[in-house]
Amino acid sequence: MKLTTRGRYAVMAMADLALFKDKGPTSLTDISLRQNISLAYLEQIFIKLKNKNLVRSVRGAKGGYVLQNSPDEIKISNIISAVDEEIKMLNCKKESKKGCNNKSTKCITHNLWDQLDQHINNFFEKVKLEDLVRKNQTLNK
Amino acid sequence: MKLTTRGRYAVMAMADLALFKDKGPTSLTDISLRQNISLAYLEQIFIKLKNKNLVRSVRGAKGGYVLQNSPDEIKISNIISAVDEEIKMLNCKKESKKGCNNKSTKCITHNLWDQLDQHINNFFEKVKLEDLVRKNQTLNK
DNA sequence: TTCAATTCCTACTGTTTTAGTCTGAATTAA
DNA sequence: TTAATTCAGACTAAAACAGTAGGAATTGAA
Ligand code: SF4
Ligand code: SF4
Repeated sequence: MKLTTRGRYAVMAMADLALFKDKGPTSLTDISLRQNISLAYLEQIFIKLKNKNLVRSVRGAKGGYVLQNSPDEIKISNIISAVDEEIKMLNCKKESKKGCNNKSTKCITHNLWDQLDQHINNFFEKVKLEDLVRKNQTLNK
Repeated sequence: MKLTTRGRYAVMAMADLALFKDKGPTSLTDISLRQNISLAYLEQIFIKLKNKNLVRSVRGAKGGYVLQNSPDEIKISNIISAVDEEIKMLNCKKESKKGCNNKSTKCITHNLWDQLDQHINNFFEKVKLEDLVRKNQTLNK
């Protein structure tokens, strides 16, 4: 797994976007102020979100970003994997060096990490942006 | 959350211990060879496991480590939290600086991280060392 | 009694990752 | 024309990670 502030900020920012989605493009400046996240950092993050087609940009004054899809179609997993890369437990040894590689059999804990991985991914797959915006609501399903 | 090689190694080593638990104390040298983990690193890890009373040590020649409890009583969560410290999603901003602190209301994503946290912890709570040793078995419950 | 195998303890270190910052360009509404 | 904005990429300080290194203490066995 991998979950850093970038991922958290991305989710916060996307939620913010969802909240104000009827008011035209939302500028990063606004998000920066509302969510208390550095503007420059947000810019970095939004480039990635844009590349993954989660948002659409409107350049120039009065510009900003707009969600590509409606909040109930955007999975949290999409957001996080867009900015944080791999959501994998099984990095173990980066292939090359020691570890599972030379031994042909998987080590005894392999299944464990694999299942945890699925577990976490399932979680993020189930939760949609919409669920965050519909506040006070329990995310349990 | 927090899961590093230390945590993984710890689980592997404990599983190894469980496998050979009937053969008296298991030395770290043995584990090192079988699991392909640096001896010095294992030592570091086992100090922690010992401090958390997960294993008992036998010093001197023919010494080694022994599980404190039977494998079906040892939760994976115990092992990981013993060596990796906090298993928390909600580190956000280390209290002091920007973030949730000054705002009295929780930010919109708070629940999300909180629930993920519980989700992961539940997972590790349910799986016991025993489950790893009983190989090829599915961990799903 | 000696020695080799072991745990114990603590400090150190190289590398990678994280969490940003900084600079400057391109675009466009007003 | 200008101010607000996105776009792009290089840079960096600090922290975390993944181990090493060196030596002391203990003890079973030769
Ligand atoms: S076999 Fe073990 S070391 Fe290899 S990928 Fe699986 S868990 Fe990681
Ligand atoms: S309110 Fe937001 S910033 Fe504060 S702890 Fe919760 S998730 Fe983190």
